[in-house]
Amino acid sequence: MPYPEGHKLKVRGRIIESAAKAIRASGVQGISVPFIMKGAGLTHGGFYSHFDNKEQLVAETCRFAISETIALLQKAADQEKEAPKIHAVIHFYLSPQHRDQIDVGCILPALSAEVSRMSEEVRQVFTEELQRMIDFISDLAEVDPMTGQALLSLMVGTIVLARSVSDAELSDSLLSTGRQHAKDLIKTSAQS
Amino acid sequence: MPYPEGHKLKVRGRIIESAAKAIRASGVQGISVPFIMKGAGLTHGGFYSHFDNKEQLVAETCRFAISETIALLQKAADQEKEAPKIHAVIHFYLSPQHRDQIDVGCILPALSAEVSRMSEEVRQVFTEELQRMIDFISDLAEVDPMTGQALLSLMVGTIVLARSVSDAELSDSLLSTGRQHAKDLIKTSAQS
DNA sequence: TCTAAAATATGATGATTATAATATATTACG
DNA sequence: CGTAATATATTATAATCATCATATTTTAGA
Repeated sequence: MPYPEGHKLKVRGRIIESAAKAIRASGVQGISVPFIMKGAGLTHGGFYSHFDNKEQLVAETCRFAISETIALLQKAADQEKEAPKIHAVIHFYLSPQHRDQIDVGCILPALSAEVSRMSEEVRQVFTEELQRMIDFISDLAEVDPMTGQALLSLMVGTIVLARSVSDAELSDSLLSTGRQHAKDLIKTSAQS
Repeated sequence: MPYPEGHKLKVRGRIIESAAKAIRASGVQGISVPFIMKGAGLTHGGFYSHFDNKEQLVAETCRFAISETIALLQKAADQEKEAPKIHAVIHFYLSPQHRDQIDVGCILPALSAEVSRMSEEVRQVFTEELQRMIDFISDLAEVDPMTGQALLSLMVGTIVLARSVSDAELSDSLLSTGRQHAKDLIKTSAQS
C-alpha cells in the first residue's frame, strides 16, 4: 500500500472543504472542477478518482457545509452566558459579519435557490440537513418545530435580501429588523 | 425608416420577457444568450444590437420582473373583498402554486442569492425594485416600513426553503407555518 | 534499493459559451 | 418598383467546461 493510511480520505476532505468555500462564494454554477481542485492544492485530473461527477461533490459539500454551520451556531450559543442562547444565535446569524463573509457562512441563503433546480440526490441531502437545522433551532429556542421553521425562514430570507442590496443602510436595516422580529416571533409563540 | 415604428422596442421587450422566464427557472448562470434569444423567436446574433452585454440584460430583466410581481400581488389584493388585503397577498405568495411555478413567480427568492455576486449595476436596480416591493407590502399591511421588511424577509425565506426541499410534507409545512407567522407578525406589530 | 500499486498530473475531446464580424433579409419611403 | 437603412441571421473566435485516457510521480513493503 503506497501512500499513508487514510491519505486519500484526507485529500477527499480537502476537496470538499475547498468546494464548500468556493460554492458559497460563487454558487454551484459559478465554480469549476479545476478551480475547486486548485483550491485543494491539486490539479483537475484526479477529481474523478474521488467523485463520480460534480453533482456528487455538491451533495457531499452540502452535507458538510450545513454540519459546519450548525457547529458554528452551537459555538455561538455555548459562549452566551447571560441572555437566552437563541438570542446569541439570532445575533450571530443576522450580523453584518455573517452577511459579509459569504464563503464561511451558512449555506442556506447562499445555495437554496440553486438547490431547487438540482438533482434529487442533492435535494435529498439538503432536506435532511435542513431538518437537522430546524431541530437545532427549535430545541435551542424552546419552541415547537413549526415555529422553528418560521424562525429559520425569517433568518434565511433576511440574509438573502441583506446580501443582495447595494445600499448599505437598507441592508443594515434589514438585519436589525430581522433580529427584532426573530425575537418577537419566539416571544409571541410562547404566549400561545 | 424601414420596419414599423417601435418595432425594435417591441422585440427588445420580447427578449426581456423571455429572459425573465428563463432566468427565474434556471438562474442567471443557468441560461445562455442563444437560449434567451430562441425564447424570443430570434437567433443569438442580434442580441448585441439590443444590449451591451448579458449583464445589462439581467439588470433590465430584474426591473421588469419585480414590477410584474408587484402587479401580480396588487391583483391578488384587489380581488380580496372580505379578509384584509395583505392576507390575500400572503396566501398568494406562500401558496403551493407560487412555490411550484418558478418561472412566473417572484424574482426575489429565485435570484437574490445570485444577485449578491453580480455587478453594481444589477445590484442597484435590484435595490430600487426591492425598496418598491417593501413599500408596497408596508402600505398594504398598514405597518411601518421596518415591519414590512421583516414580513418580506419571512415570505422570501419561506419560499426559498420550501422550494429547495425534496420532501413534500416538509415543504407544505414550511408554507403553512410561514403564512401563520406572517399574519402574526403584522398583528404583533400593530400592538406596539 | 527496487518495485508495483495507488495517487496525481498532463493532455485530449467535444460541447457550450459570450461576443464580434460579416452577410442576408426586410420594409418604409422616394 | 427600387433602394438604402435597419434588423436579423450566419459564421467565426477564443475561452472555459466536464469528463476521459494516458502518463508520471509517490511511497509502503520486499
